[in-house]
Amino acid sequence: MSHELTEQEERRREERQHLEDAGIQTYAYGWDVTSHAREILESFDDELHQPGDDGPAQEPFSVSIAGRIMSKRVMGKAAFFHLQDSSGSIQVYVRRDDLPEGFYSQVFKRLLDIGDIVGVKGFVFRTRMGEVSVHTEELELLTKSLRPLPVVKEQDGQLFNEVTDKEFRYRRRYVDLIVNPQVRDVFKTRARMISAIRRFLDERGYVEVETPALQPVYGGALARPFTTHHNALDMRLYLRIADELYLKRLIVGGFDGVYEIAKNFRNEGLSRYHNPEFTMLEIYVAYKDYVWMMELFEEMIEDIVTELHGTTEICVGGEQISFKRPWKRLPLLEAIKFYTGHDVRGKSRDELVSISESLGLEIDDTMGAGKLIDVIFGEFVEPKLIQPVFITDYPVELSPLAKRHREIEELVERFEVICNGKELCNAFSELNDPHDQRSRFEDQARLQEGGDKETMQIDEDFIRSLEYGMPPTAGLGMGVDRLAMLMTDSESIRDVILFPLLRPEAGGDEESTSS
RNA sequence: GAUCCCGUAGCUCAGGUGGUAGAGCAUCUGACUUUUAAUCAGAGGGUCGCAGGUUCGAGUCCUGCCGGGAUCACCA
Repeated sequence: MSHELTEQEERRREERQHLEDAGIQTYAYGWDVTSHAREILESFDDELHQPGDDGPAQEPFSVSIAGRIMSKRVMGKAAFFHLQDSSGSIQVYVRRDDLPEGFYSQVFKRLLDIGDIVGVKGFVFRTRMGEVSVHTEELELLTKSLRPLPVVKEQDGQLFNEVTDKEFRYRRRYVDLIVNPQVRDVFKTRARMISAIRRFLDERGYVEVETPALQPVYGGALARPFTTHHNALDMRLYLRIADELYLKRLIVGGFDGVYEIAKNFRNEGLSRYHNPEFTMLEIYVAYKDYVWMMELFEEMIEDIVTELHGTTEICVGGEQISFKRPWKRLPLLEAIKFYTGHDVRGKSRDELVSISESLGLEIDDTMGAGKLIDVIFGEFVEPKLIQPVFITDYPVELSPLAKRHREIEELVERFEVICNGKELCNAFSELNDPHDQRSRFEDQARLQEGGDKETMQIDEDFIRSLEYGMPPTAGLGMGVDRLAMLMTDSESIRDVILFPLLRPEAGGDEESTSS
């Protein structure tokens, strides 16, 4: 990664040399941080802390802070800069005569730049302009920055020269995080959300487990996998597309409830809703069915929303969404009837084709009856479902791992929660009849022979585990990134993934790629 | 994979119908001991994403490629 240095980069390398020649460390070993910007601003008290005209404050407010210089305003023998730390930013006041001889004019003014990381010791005061600031008594360079940082200015909450270029922000997320501090809040919210999920499930006694990401047989979802190879065993392996079949083996093994928050990998296109690696929560609970799972899920989400936002109602994409329990439940076929006027219940494939055509859908010969229903739903119903709603009971051929509906032959006991027009989770009463499971897998194999690339492989070991006997089980999978998008009102999945996949930068190495 | 939009200085952007590039901030020099998008005076910085083509002449028009975004397809 070499590039021709710009004028400013040359300049900073020279500054670093000058600093080192003067015996000043450019990469220090630490700094004793006692305070953070936000907490200083919050706890400053004019009565107690503000120094008088001719003497110290009643109770001097001494702090030691560290962070990055984000602006610098030199006015002769005094200067101001803003220092940004993990909590926010605070103004620092520097006077020539407070610092060691020569430091101000030779080092601070000439050799310290926006982007450098410094430590400051001093006392807090309020300037004539009314801004709470730190009056420097000691200043030390902690890390020299060799590349110029984009300079974002702000007045009255209005930003100037804000870095908005998506490509720049995703490729250099570290810079994005520096110059767009609200981005850090998104990822803090995501972290708190995941903690809340764990707490909710741990409290109920479910065991967090880890299952293989490298799998000899992929399964648990309909998707194309990434393929890799293990050298020592000379063996083809797939990166997991789901952890479902392993988690159910654990239910066979006697756990009452297990869950995993795992990265899944799917070799598919990218979009604002899809990243090839993404995070999924899967939960399996023994002796329960999908009706019970609906209650668990809505309770969990209501809990999380309340914890993150202090309310069950949040604004997403300009829509007010309420996660207050209970959520509406609507069978899939009724939803289609309500939104399209067509009753597709018990219709043959030919009848469904003509309904689809009358609705203006493009269809092809490979689509079965279940697929057609799925397409109609995705096109005419899903986008209209803004408030969280359970859509229940799906065609059997779309759900090779779900148990048949106890009353309706052609359906399975499955639900999805749709929220803001997108699927949030997928759950079913798990299929635990090994014979039925084998025939569902065989149906999938036939689809594969028909050219469908997103089918399930027959997992013999999984069937074997079912033959030992899996108790009735409810299972659920949820896109963690999708929930993070809702919780942070983000319109792209790339805004809730720190390092989303992008093509390599132009001018990169010529690494060979096989496809 | 398809369609549309975008790619000009470190950053944000301007560059009617083609005449080899501009602004603000950042950077550099100087002034200024409570400023705040600090200010004032001066200076430097660009193979206009890459490669071809049309033209006397291309940032500008055409083609291809690279990268990004949005929509679609597939899915979570």
